[in-house]
Amino acid sequence: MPNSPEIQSDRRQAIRQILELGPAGTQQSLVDALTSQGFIATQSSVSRDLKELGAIKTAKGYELPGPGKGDEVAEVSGFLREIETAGPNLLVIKTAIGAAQRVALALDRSGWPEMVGNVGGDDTVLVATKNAAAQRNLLAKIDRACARG
Amino acid sequence: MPNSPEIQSDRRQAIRQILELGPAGTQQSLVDALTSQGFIATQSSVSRDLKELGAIKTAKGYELPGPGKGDEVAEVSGFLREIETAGPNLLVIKTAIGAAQRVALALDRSGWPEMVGNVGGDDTVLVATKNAAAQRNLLAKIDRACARG
DNA sequence: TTTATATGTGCATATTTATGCGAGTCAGAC
DNA sequence: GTCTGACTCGCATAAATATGCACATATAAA
Repeated sequence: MPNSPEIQSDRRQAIRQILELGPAGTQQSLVDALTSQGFIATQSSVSRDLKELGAIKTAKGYELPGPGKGDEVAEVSGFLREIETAGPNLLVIKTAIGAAQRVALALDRSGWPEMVGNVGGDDTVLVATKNAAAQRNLLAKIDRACARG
Repeated sequence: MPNSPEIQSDRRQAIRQILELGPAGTQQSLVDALTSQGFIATQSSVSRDLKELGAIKTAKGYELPGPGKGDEVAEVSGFLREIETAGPNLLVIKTAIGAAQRVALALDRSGWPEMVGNVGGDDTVLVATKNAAAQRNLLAKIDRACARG
């Protein structure tokens, strides 16, 4: 019963847009909003999507961490050179010479949960990820951060 | 069965300290942490305390909005002169001459939920609050912001 | 193609969180 | 003293959220 991966990505994008308009009080309200846009999803999926998107729950409801979270990474995006995977648990990030430490620190501060930990050398950062899915997501988040930086 | 108001305030301070060490996964874990410090409280109270403190729930658990939230207010704290209540729904803030607009804007951006809205004049800001409780809390938050600023 | 592996989903439910209500405490008015 | 009103709290439970599981589909390998 799974949708194509594309649908999932579109749905998450839609959630992002909805949350940009204002906080969502409950997950059910998001389900309704999605439905009215033609996306079929249950509360279960929304719960998973929100975790994936890194949404936070405030007194007003669910919000995306406004510019601020993940921006640490955006700030160092200029130092990034190349990113490769090495198995499902390792991401290898090549950076400008001498910038690896700084990039590693920024990643630490980002608070991204799919990252178990990382080590920065001189021009290389090794990032440990929980599994392949986490690895993909982390890669996507770094990409988005670069788009902002 | 109510504790002295002082206990409540101490307990919330304790929660703040606990959260500074790291996120709390669930409210129950906070209850346990409090208990080990000598504070007796139930999940109900913790739920209320967290709302009061403006805590947010991230993928990692409950956290206090790190410096960033409320800092807009801290930045303008130097312009504040005097704060008075006027009934349960109105807070009157006297500011330096000409600074009221800026203070009003900072309050808007703070995102504090107990504030319904506000209007800035020249040296006075009127802040509408939901009720007396919200009014008190808002006053306390402004005080804390000033302590930081 | 067939087979094996991985992934996304909903359902049902476990877990977690929020809240209506009544009881207990305090402060001030009388 | 009693009364009143404002407040906090715990209990019980409602409401909301997270997740184990089974299955359907996609993807990769043979």
